[in-house]
Amino acid sequence: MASTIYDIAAKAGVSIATVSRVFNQSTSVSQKTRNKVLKVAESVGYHPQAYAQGLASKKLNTIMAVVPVMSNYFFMEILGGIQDKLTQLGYELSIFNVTGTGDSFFEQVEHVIRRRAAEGYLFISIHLNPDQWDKLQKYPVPITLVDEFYDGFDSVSVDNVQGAYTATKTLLDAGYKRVGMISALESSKPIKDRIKGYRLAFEESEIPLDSKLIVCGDTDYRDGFTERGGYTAMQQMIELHSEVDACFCSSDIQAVGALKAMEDLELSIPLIGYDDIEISEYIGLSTVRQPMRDMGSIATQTLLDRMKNEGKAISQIMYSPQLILRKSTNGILKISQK
Amino acid sequence: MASTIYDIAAKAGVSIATVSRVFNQSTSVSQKTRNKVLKVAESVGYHPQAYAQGLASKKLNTIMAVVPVMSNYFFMEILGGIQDKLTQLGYELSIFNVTGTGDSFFEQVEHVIRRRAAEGYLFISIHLNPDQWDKLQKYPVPITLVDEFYDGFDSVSVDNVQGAYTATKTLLDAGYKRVGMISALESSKPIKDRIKGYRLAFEESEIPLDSKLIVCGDTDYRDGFTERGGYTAMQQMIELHSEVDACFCSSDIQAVGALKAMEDLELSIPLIGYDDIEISEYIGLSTVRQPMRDMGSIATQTLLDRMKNEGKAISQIMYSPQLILRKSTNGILKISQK
DNA sequence: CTGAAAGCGCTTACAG
DNA sequence: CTGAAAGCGCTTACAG
Repeated sequence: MASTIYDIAAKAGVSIATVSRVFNQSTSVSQKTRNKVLKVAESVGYHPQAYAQGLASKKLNTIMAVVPVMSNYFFMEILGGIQDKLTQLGYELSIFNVTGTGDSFFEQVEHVIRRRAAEGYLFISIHLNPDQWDKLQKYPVPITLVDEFYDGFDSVSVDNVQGAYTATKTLLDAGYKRVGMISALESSKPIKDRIKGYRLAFEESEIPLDSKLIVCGDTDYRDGFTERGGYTAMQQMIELHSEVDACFCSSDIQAVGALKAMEDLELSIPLIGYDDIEISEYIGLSTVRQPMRDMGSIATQTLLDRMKNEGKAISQIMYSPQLILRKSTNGILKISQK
Repeated sequence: MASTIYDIAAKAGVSIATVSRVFNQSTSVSQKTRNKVLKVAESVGYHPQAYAQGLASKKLNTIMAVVPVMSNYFFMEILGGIQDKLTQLGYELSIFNVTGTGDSFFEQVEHVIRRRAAEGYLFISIHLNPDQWDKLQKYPVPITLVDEFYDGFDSVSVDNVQGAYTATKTLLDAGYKRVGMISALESSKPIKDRIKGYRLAFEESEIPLDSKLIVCGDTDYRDGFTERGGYTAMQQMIELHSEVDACFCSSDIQAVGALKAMEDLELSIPLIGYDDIEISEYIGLSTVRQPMRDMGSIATQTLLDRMKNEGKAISQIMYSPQLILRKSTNGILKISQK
């Protein structure tokens, strides 16, 4: 059976308070006593239990990332950034995967907050409606938003409208008129914003927009942000609108599928993705870069700052995404210079 | 301030035991009382605190995944499989990222086990030496190993020797004699096994092996399992050994880099990767498939079974990896049929 | 169906 | 520097 602080105290001939102090780096323990305690503790493999410590001290040293889907490159990069920061600060990471849909989605989010299994929460790509955000605001719990923003919450996000605008405008400026867009689940907020940016580019260019050129794949798995989603979307776009002459794609992962579709259908048009996941550089995909790792790490820092100082001013950081041109838009520059 | 079971009990005019019962789905509470309690609880946003529940009931409903590096496609897929299974069973996932090296690596692993912040542990790609495994064995804690095995532990792994053997043998059988291997951090156990399989294929084919054809990239970041690692390895291989005529690569992610290196150096030789991550199908990469999602989900099931029944027989599952031929080895079949 | 009470394994003033 | 004791917020026999 696992031993407790009482066992250690008994075997070491001290009180439990002393054992506790040894493990809390409190200095007020004589070197001799400390060694004695450490020795017994080591002999039975003792270490204070996280939950009991949490209850008694109200310090958990844990922050929780709340994500809508696991196993997605975007989250993976963000989690990497979070983890880097956390490790260096001695915190632990819990991950809660919200699986519900509709009302139950919000219920799950609310539930996880209430359970208080962490001292702070990082909401990654959690998109709620205003009522729900307001409701969440009432809980006395530090939350910082990543890939989303709402008044009253600390947040770290990227300007999706601008990112999509820049990509589309670049294509338009290069002389392409029938620029398509591969979208994903349209109820997702980033997608809404990217569509907005796409439209805006047409408006500013005074080029008529054909809404039918916005297509999305045949799958809602992972909200459509999959290779398959991009493949079927591109397939559809080419088959239905053969006049499409360039394409903006909502994510790099979909772009991987779109590239394959073009290859299979023996067609090649300039393509710009979104995210700049690591492989993009290697497959020569032009894209709109989101600084995912940085976002994770900055958000974590923001959260910890908030935890330390409840009263501090709310910080809403919004990055401007950066367009990166590679092989998949070869020739673009040439044309745009004419 | 957050409210506790006492506040709810007081406001609802019942005892704390009753409040507790309401939240524990215990049936022995009258519908009327239950509603009353639920109403007050809802009005103040109350929900039992995870840590206090854990302490009192000794049930945490949490399992912890212990991983050496975050943000790696292999772990991501495995975590996805774990999450699927966990969600459907109502468990929560904690992730612990071991960052130490050498002795401190083991210390961290031991430490996390002792803290007992979870009821069961999933060790993903955690490779220790026999002494360390034996030491771990003494803790009365359910652990299941993924991508590793050791007597006395439940495990789910893939036969790396066989996978590498199959890939290499296929290349050799197709008539290639100077088959290179892109390796990664050589102290990693999967890499050792893959090198073993690679060598075995040469032996069986009675073709002399030139050890210099085993190269690894110039980076140890993520143990070398990166696009960059593959890129620099391939570059090196081509520059130093221009006679290389085919290549087995330790991971798909490195293969992405290797493919790029070939393109940049204007050379093309058959290439087989390892893992079969999702993009591989779309970029036409031949590979040795590891059923990552399944591994995660089966390991989780195994762990939960063990938690329910301490005495059950140890289960060591070892998958046989499957070779999948795609565009990156075009022509192989043709040759091998001659 | 409901309550009083002990206990889970710690931490932390308060004394000394 | 060290100990006795209260308390953290729950659960769970045990009674009734």
